[in-house]
Amino acid sequence: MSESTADLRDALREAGHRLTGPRLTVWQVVSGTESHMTADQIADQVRALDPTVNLSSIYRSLALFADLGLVRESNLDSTGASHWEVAHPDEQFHLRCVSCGRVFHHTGDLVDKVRSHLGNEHGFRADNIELLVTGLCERCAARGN
Amino acid sequence: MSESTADLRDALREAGHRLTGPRLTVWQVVSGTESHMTADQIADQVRALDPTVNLSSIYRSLALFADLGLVRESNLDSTGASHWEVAHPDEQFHLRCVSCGRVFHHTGDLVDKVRSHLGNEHGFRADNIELLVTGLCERCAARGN
DNA sequence: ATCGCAATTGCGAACGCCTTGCAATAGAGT
DNA sequence: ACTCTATTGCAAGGCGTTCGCAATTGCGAT
Repeated sequence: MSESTADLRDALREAGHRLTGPRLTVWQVVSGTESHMTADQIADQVRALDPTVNLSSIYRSLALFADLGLVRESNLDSTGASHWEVAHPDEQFHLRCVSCGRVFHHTGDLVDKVRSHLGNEHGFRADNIELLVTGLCERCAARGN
Repeated sequence: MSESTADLRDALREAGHRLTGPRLTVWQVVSGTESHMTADQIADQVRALDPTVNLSSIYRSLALFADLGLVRESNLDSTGASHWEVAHPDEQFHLRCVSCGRVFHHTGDLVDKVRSHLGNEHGFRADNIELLVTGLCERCAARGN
């Protein structure tokens, strides 16, 4: 519930876009969960709300939302499928368990540390920072892999 | 030139695999550069050395090398194409310039800090840590984007 | 040296994810 | 309501990667 329907309308209009049925539905689905989904997980949920929405429109909506900074795309694995989540500036830290496959979010000051370090010492103006860790989560480690 | 042909042979044999022509050529190409390449950049160079090597074999070799820990796969962008590089434990830090597209390596102690932090405070046994930063490199920033 | 056999290759077809071109549809300002 | 243009649905296509299978080849055993 981070951002309401009205906020979406405003964000779109401000950039010269329309609020349409498909966009609204996609937004409801993506903003209605705090974890990430692949495009077709999103598609499943979108179709549950409105079966007439086409897959292309889902992709186009996601791309647009990403352009507007409402949503973030990340490539967490090598399946070729992107993962999507609402853009929270401080949630750029992903832990993926190789055993159960779950992906955890993690908030920390590390991201900011990295940003200033790179800017000050290496002249690299960091825009987007993604920290992806794969390994064993606590539960799977306890179960012995 | 981190690892020689003989080392490759040993690594393969130890895991019950054969040293074959295609594998050797792929290894020469991948270990012969310090930056990363997509599969078809690798394929171009492999074919320059031996035009009979098939693309499938390149993919299979890369997957095997990754299994053996000789090589690392990363998904640096959303093109769907993976990038490959020799596995150096301390080279897990990628800077990608959104303007010129170049990818820089960066070695730092941050990766180890992250690892111990996660283990001690969150029970997450980190296996592989990838830090991917997109932004503007010094040169592109100086030129004004 | 040679043999034999499983591991590996080349080839083509297929797959999964995503994008695109185009005619039909539907927002939203007037 | 009307019009104009952005957006959609649809179907086809593109790209990176994987797979099945017959032919080949490395390599340990003979």
